Amino acid sequence: MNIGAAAEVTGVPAKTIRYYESIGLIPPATRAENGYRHYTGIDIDTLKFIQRARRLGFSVKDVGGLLALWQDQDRTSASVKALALKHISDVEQRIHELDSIRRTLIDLTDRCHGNDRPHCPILEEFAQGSDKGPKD
Amino acid sequence: MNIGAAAEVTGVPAKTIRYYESIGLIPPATRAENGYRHYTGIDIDTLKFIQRARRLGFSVKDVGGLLALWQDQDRTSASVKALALKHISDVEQRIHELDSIRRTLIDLTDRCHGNDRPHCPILEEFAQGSDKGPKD
DNA sequence: TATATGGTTCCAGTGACTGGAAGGTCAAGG
DNA sequence: CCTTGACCTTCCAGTCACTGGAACCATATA
Repeated sequence: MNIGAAAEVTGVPAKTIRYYESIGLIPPATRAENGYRHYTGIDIDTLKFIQRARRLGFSVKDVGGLLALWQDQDRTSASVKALALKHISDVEQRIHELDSIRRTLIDLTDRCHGNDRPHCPILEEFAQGSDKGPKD
Repeated sequence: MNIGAAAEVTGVPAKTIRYYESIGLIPPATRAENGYRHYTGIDIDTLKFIQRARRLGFSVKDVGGLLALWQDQDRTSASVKALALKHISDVEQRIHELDSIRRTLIDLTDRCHGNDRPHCPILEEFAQGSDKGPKD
């Protein structure tokens, strides 16, 4: 399989596959005589693994750790779970922040008439509002 | 006020103030005779405005738009509200994505024993799981 | 005078790609 | 045989919003 076909079956763009290789997330692909990268079974599985982990928001660095664990027969499920739990906690933290922002914005827009006149509580809040962050 | 003092009262780091100037988000600061940047009332208010808008997740580009609206006496509150509503919708979209990710991860970790043995449903899912994204 | 603490500029790095230029390779059609 | 188009290659630059650091200048104090 050339890189284009690999991209198609894994959902990882060709450019991104080359990028992953360049940063060492995946080993250098074997090359055909013409210099084209060549992908087979395990390469494809690895790219799919990466794609699924990335879609769940793991950083590329964490995906590297997950890949190492995946390939390590002596791993403990506890080590994998720890990584996942840490990630869940990060995701939840981010959700809380966004929800807090959301509530503040909704409060502000509710108070803005959204008409032809210049008066706007949103701008007023930005101009004179408290220095505290969004309400938690 | 020198840049350090301005940074302290606005909460925007000195480096970031210089950066905002370099990208044109704020006009070039006036300079003292020694070349130091000098900030007064309106500059400080502007930086505080920027800081509050940024904390609510507006992009620097959007903050530029908000600043322009703020300084435009003929603005309509509708134009401000439109920007805010668009941002709320983006935030909500991101929250949904993260929540979907969160639920998938929790499902996975619940099924992982997290013990000394290698068997782990999390890795199995990444290795053989569906190519669909996190469950919505 | 030495030091500490400001300020200045400019360059480089972050994360995770993505776009684009310039060029090599290959299969099919005229 | 030549061209066209679709693929592949490398490398450089840009994205976003900063942040770190080097090298240097200015000011106040012990």
